[in-house]
Amino acid sequence: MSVTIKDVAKAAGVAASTVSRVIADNPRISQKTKEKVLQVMKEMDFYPNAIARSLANRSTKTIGVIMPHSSEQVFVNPFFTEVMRGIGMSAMKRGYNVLFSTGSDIEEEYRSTSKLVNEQRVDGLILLTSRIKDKTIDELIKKKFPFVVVGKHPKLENINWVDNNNQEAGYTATEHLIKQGHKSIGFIGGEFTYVFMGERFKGYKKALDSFSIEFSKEFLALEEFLEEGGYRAMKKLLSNKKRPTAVVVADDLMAFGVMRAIKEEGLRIPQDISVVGFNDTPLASYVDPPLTSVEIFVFDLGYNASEVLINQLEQEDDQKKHIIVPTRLKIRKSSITVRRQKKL
Amino acid sequence: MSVTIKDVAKAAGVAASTVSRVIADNPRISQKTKEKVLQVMKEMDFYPNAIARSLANRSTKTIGVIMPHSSEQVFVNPFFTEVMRGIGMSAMKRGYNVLFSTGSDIEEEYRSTSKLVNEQRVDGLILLTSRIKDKTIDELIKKKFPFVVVGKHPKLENINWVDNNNQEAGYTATEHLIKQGHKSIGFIGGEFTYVFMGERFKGYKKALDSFSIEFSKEFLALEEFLEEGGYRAMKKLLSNKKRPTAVVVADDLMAFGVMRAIKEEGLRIPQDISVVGFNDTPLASYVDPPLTSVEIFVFDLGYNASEVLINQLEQEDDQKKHIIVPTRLKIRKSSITVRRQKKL
DNA sequence: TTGAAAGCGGTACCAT
DNA sequence: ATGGTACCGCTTTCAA
Repeated sequence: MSVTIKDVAKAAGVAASTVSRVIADNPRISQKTKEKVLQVMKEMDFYPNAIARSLANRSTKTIGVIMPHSSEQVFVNPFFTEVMRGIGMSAMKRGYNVLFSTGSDIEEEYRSTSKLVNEQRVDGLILLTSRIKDKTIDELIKKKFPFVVVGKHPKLENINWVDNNNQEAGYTATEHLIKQGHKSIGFIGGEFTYVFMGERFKGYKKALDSFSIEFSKEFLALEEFLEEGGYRAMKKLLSNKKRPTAVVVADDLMAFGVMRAIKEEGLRIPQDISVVGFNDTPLASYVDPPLTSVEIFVFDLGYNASEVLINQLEQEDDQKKHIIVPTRLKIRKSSITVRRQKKL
Repeated sequence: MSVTIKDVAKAAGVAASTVSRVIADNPRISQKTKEKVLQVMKEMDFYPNAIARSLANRSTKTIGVIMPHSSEQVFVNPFFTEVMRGIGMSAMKRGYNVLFSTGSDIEEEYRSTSKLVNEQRVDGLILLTSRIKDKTIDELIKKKFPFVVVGKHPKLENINWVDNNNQEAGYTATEHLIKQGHKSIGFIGGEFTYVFMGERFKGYKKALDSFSIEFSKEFLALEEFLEEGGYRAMKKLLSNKKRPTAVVVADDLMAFGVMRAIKEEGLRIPQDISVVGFNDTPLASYVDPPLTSVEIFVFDLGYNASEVLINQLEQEDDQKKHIIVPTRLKIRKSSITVRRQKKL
């Protein structure tokens, strides 16, 4: 069908291997032949067939991204979009392609991942989940297949991962509220099967500890990972005899629900109840009042994951890398009760 | 490295071609040999190498998705996530892989697309943009490379596309406001280089026409495709001597900005100014008041795009397909000024 | 520096 | 029904 290396060879009056050397920019070739071959390639509109190269090189120059099934948190926020942008940028820069794969449930997810690996369609994998999915990960470890997880994982030492320091982030968010004078601080989040969830909670508790504030179970509410869940969780906290004066909400979307519940109760934010969210969703700065949130730099998570993986693929460096992407608390009106309000 | 077809052939005491037939589930083979070979395959943990198959078959079983560079609208909403889910589901069902590719600007986008095509890494392409990017599309047409566009395109008849009927959607949204008694209806949107933008506007005008309402340029404001743009656009409309009593906003994110501007002016939604948005972003139902919006079923756009493309790849049916995914107006408080308010 | 030839891991046609 | 073999398009070793 299309022009092959042989066609070019014939037209240029050289052997196929010579053309191949030109493609690979092999130094053991005369400048003259090189130019002639390049010339012919241009004329004939030749491009090397990626599949054939992959077969000969035993390398696909492709990394796979496993996107969790839709019930996962990843789908709600712009997380997926951003992480893909990050992965895409790194991969493109390094000359890699990105193959993406899903499954409608955890079993299908496992099967499609195995397929990519077994059929050798990709050189390495990025797993977009901090959820405990032992089956897939165990299998990859067993097969010594290169991969990196976005999010931390219990087996952390033996695998590559890229993550925020969620515990620190939880600490910072809580500390901020404490410094605003709060002593009754609630925590609202989703299930702890998400590793980052538990981490954020740990940071919250640690901050309370540091300032000698006692943690009360009444101030904890875990619900579904959506606006609605945040709404329900806050309703629950508001029904307590003792209400918190501030809440740390482990996700912006939930925080929006939290704010709705607070307003519905006729309370003001931040005067009656202050709110801090996580992830710094684009909308966080536009809700009323603008929501203080921990920015997690999702693009960087993706970018770094891809870099770690590709480095691993290209060097025979077998050491597992762990990268922590720093977070930043973006302070907005929803949590400011002391001075300096004018500045915002 | 890993087990090949020859290893299996040897172990099973048959020829490689026989093993190949078993893989392809070729009928011209005895049940007995088939079973034995399958048995050996299991034992040896054999999986056919996808790259080798691709080379021999001249088919990658992979479709490429070209994601526009980040400045595009697609990145803002959960659009990208949803469309990828749709594409992924269809592709998986049909046994195809999805390769995704970007570029940080239009030129890089063009180059990376050409690369996928020229190096024959994919069998077909899905373009996620209704923007007028003639260079890429012209090239694909010239090369007769199979592709489908999500979103409509000026050259509509000669290419495959999947889209909503944005004109109809614009009509419906506007008609709804007219039926609520409005006569002064504004239109807020982004640049008309987005085809869907112009279409929504056309629908808006058509609805005004149908009800003999004159269109006034004063009621039109085009701004950047973000919350901030919506805010600015609404501020502009509010500064008119004659203010609209309702606005059609061509995107939810912009609509959020519009709502902010209205509230800031001390006006009420929907009593003073009603608002209708587009895309039905997850957050639309949670803002205050809940935003009426046109649901566009992004998952279906992606799913159908993939189906159209794969159908085209598998049959030699060269006829161009155009699929219209229906929209639905989700009426919420932001636009209801007559009766039945209690129901919401 | 260049060419010939043997792979890479399958597929498919031609025999038998 | 099965085996032998010539590709698919490129890479790489070995010789010259």
